[in-house]
Amino acid sequence: MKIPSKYNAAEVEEKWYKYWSDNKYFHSEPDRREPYTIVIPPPNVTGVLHMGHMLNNTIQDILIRRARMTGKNACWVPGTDHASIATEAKVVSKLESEGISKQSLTREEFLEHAWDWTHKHGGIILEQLKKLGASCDWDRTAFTMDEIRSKSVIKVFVDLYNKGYIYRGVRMVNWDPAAKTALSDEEVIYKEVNSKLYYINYKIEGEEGYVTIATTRPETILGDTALCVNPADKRFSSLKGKKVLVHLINRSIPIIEDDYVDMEFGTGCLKITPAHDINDYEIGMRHNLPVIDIFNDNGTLSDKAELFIGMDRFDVREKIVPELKMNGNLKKTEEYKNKVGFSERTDVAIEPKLSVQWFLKMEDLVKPALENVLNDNIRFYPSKFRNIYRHWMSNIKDWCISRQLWWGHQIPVYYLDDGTYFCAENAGQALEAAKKETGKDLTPEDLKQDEDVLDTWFSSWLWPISVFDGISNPDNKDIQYYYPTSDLVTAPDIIFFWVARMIISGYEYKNEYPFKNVYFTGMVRDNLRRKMSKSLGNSPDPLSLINKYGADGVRVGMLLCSPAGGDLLFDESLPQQGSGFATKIWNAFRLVKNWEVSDKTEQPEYSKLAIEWFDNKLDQVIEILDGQFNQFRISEALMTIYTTVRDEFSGWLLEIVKPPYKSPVDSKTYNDVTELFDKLLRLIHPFMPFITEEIWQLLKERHAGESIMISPLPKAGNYKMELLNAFENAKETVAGIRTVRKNSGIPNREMLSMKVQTGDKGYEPSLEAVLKKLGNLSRIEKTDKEEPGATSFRVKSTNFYISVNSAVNTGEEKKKLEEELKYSRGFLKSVMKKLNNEKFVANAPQSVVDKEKTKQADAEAKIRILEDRIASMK
RNA sequence: GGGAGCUUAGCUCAGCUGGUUCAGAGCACCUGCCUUACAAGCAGGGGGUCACUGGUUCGAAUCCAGUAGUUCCCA
Repeated sequence: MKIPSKYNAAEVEEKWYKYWSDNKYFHSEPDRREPYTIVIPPPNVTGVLHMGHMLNNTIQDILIRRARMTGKNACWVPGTDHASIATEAKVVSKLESEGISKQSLTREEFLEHAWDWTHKHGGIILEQLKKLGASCDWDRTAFTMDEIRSKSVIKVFVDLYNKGYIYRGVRMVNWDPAAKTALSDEEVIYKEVNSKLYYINYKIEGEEGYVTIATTRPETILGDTALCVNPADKRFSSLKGKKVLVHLINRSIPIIEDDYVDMEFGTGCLKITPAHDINDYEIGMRHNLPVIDIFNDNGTLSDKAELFIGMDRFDVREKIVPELKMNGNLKKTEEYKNKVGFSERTDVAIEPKLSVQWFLKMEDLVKPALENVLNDNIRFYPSKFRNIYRHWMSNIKDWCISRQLWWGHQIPVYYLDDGTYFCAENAGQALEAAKKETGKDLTPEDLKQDEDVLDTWFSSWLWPISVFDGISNPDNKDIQYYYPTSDLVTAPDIIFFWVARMIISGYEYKNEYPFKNVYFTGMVRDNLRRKMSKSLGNSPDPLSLINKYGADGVRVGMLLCSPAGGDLLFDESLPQQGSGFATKIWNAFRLVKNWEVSDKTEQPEYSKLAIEWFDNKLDQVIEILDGQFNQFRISEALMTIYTTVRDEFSGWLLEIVKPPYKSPVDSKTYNDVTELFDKLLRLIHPFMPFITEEIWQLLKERHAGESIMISPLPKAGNYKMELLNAFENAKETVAGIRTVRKNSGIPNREMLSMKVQTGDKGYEPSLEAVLKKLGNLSRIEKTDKEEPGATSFRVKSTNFYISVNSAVNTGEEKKKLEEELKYSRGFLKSVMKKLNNEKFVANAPQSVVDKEKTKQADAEAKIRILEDRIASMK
């Protein structure tokens, strides 16, 4: 068999992904095994794969592949969400580019366009995930607006309505004038902006004189219905009961008093615009002020404003300020920094607006969701997110779930002309209810369904249940088997949008948590710590990264520097390192596979020793990996794999068993090494699925339908710690020999002889064969005296001497020895300080005291040999 | 304004129940080496007052308090 010298990632990846799919290895059906379930955080149909998805899905794939190999029935459910606002915005702008306005279409026509768009673009991101190697059960792909999911959403709405959790109310909401819809609090992003504080005089009615107020929003003046001062503010006590005139329109409004006003801020006098500020609204309610809504839905002024009708709110600000100035009513302006809310989706300034919306009452629903996170029934990794979660859940507000859009689940509420309404799963049921209630013989035409749709999160919060059809068919075998799911992997920025709400719905509809563990990934940023964004152009294209470095390389790269919850500073050197690692594994494989194997050769002692050692080492590594996975320390686990392959396997095992030049390897060694390689590949597989499959298939004869991805993950066995420690001493000895060679300019191929002056630790006679092989030593001799003419190094308390042909530089040697001695004496001193401290001996646990005593003995032994050595050199 | 977190090597971060001279890893850097799997490699090396101040303790990077800086969340 010819092994290509270069690993061809693209070819290999395509081949094996197809093989896995064709063999249905990703597919899961309920059976007797323990289930292991992950539901994907559904990416949005408008999206294409970005770096965050790559990280997130790499981690999910690692978890699911590992679970599958440990014998669990692993099921990873993929899917997408319909992203109401984002998709509608995309479709609207696409139509606009074709000269079609949304207003010119009926709802049905518009939805047809939206579905076309979804069918065309919706699957792209899932196809991209395949390139990454994602082992999702594609047969279970779900979409938040497909039939099952839609039915679930509507059913849940009706259920919650009937339970009294859903209500309709006039509230001040976050209005997005670009998307012309209300947003939930979570969809508003507050940014600090440089604005101005305008000091404006209001004329007091019926007398000379002015009151000065400060505002950042002069354009709302036309909606003012009062001025307000703090009742404790003596500066304004004379104004009590008086009225002032609103500029330009001369409407008379009262001066009222309320504790809310901060006497320190501005002038201590506040203008009140109840329709356009949440605090003003509340003050208005307290004082029975009229509410004048001066804005249209798109952010222009309405006829209620009386002036500037139809002009945009920001243009009005530009316009009204000079007018005030002209009238002498603008006292001054100040630069001012304040926080303004912006729409997450359209990035326009949010307008607080009073409107009729649907709300979900949260107070009772959150109780089990909060409790079960605080008591660790659901665990967050890293755990700091528990605090954030608790804080949010304890201060939760009702959830505004209606959106003034067409793309989404239309609210299942049906109105009669007189405004009475009926909530039902469909028009037919609503009609029945209406007939019964009114006693009239109504027809379908008498009922009109609510125009609005539901918040997208109102469908994704059911995801872990609805992907298994657990809302409409709560007894089906899938939901019974797969729910609750095992782990959720997601970004921390949607902890409230999504994670918290899934937990809420989980307890409401399954009376059980939706997932046991939540792993929060870091945020992918560039190496300057900036968020990856389209506008900055600092986000690499994931697919071209995969083309360049291979999916395995990119997966490793994503993980290399991504601690849970910490930011990942992405740089192309990371996937590059990943692909370098793949090359390393490939070369190790080439080395082994290209050996000529002989049945006639005996297994050398060094090979036997090295194989036994690595076998033990691997058991230790497996134990470490298990611990790291249990704590979701996935990038640490990768690092464990990385160093095991590079240092232990390639650097030590293969270097030891490598047969001499032009000689064959004995078959025993070959078979053992192949077995160990096989084991190692299976440990690597979850991280690097493609290259491990390729090598695994080539390593030995495999049967059709076999695959590393369904082979068992090696389990940790007992390992001999003494052997591992002895081997570490041997490694140190080899390093010592290499250093001597380097310092004396002796090439590796030149054989040396070494003498050992055995101390009580540091020399491993049983591993002599290994020392000889790696040190290229002709012989190892024991001695019990100093070797003044030789250069030396020490491992623990053993002196090793190597005779170098050239004269030993005694000065150098002595200097080195004295440094070692100084260090050892310092060490001993610190140990003795503890041991001489009566309180330490009395208070510290016996094991700690014993350890210190061992350290003392070791240090004393080492000091002794160093002193002897130095003395011998005089 | 309220809350949470963070501060350890040039960079990114580990360091778990206080206990090895504990000060670590990866990357970066420096010095050798094209050693017949791998120069995308190998063999070595340098580098930190664990933010600061105080406290608890036989013992503190680790626990406590305060200070400074910083990030995130919420309003």
